[in-house]
Amino acid sequence: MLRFYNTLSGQLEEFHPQREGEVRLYCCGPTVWDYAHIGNFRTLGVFADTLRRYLKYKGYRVTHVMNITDVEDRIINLSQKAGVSIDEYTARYIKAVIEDFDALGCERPEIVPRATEHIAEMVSIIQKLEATGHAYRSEGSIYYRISSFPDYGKLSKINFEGNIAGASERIDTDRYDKEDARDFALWKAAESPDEPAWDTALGRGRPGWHIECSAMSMKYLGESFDIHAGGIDLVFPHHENEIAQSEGATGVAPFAKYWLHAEHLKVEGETMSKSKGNYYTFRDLTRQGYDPIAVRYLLLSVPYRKQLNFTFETLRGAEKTIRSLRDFRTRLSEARTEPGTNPALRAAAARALEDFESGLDDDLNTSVALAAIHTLSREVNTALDSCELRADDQRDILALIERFDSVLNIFGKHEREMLDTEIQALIDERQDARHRRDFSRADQIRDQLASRGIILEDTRDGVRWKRRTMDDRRTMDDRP
RNA sequence: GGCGGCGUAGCCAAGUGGUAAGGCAGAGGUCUGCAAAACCUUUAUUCAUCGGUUCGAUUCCGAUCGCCGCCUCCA
Repeated sequence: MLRFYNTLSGQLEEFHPQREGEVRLYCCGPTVWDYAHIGNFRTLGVFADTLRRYLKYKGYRVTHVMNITDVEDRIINLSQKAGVSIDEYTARYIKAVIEDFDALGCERPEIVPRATEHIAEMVSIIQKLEATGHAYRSEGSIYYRISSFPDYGKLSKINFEGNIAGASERIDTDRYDKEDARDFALWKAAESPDEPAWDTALGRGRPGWHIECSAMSMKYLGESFDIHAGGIDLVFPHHENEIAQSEGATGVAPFAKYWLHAEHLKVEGETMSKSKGNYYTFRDLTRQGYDPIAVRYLLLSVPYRKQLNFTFETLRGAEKTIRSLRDFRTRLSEARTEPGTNPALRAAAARALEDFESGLDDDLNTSVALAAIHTLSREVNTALDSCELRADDQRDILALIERFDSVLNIFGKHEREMLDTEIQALIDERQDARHRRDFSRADQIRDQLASRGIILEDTRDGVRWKRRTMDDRRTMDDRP
């Protein structure tokens, strides 16, 4: 039974979608003002992807919407500074974030709407809010009247009395006039003719930050859908405001039934920030030669509701780990087996499946799921070593790995690359040399291939080759 | 000031009221002509500290110390 921790109730709950067999999922996506950092990729990348993949694994039909925030104050400032339109400014970051998702092995959501293409939907919601008394105008801008929505605070459990006292110096810094400091902007009137703005029934201006998610989620998923996910920092005020806007406009509750929030990433034990010099984009890592799937593995290694401490030592460890898992699958697939079944391995596979599923069923505990795979790998390796693997086990366990990987996507496609004939000829020549006990020639060829990125392994069943990874390269470079 | 999370071996960490998953590193071994490869074994009498509840706590409660986050636009 699949269970999620629901921020709305503060409890672990059994998951039951509103419509049988179908899940409607909304995840708050990136704000495209710069290249996304690895923390972004933890929440809106790997966490959201694991969620959608596991729902599909469980047999649900999933409609996953991830918005792209391509208009907000920072984007406007930066694009004006750069002297380009916001579309021109955001284009490269939108392209980059999609490429990065692909490289990280994330499936693309079914729908990836952009805020700037949904202004009309936002206007329509704001008009409904005005009509129902949830919104008011002030100096051309429109604000949400929080006092009109008694449920305000139900998601974040925020206590305004206790808050105002200590945090008062941070309130009222907004340059707009509001009835109440807590009220937030739905629509910001354009102040100058050259700033990006839309001419709408509300006047000339641009949307507030929160309204876009209400507009895009309800447009594609309906007024009440199953899961709304995002980073933990979005709980307040963003998601709280989405609820107020959406439920205020439609009168339908709940806006979303389950609210899932992913914890943040730390780097070397500290908050990631540009000033600390520990701020990394995904591209920073791949440019240094790290395997994108190692980044994925690292982000999967800790359950989403726990803070994850990113370190380079762990990233290097993740590279070794995925390489050994991939080697394991290759070895398994290439093993020569006798027909039949080994009951011990059959049991091991069944146990792995059970552990994998019960781990993920428990609020997506990816640590437990990964451990199940490592344990299976060890058991199978031992059997391979003593020639106790049988053909049925081989077939079933390879299929099981495919099944696991439909959720985790760390093994990748299983395709044996063909070597070009010249390299194959060298490998053959080296084998001949070894049989002749001409080891100096054999080692010469081995070095020659190594310099071309091909690593050889002599095993009982013959020679195996693989491509050298960046990790090997670093290790070899470190060597005196 | 209000609210929330965390502190488990060198590192990343899972987890449970009954006596500690997994990965990396380290150590030992197997295989190999050799091997940097590959694989196996092994590594916490102990879960920040101090009290309490309990037959029994790392797991529940309280206090203390430390770290992280949210409190109006940051994943």
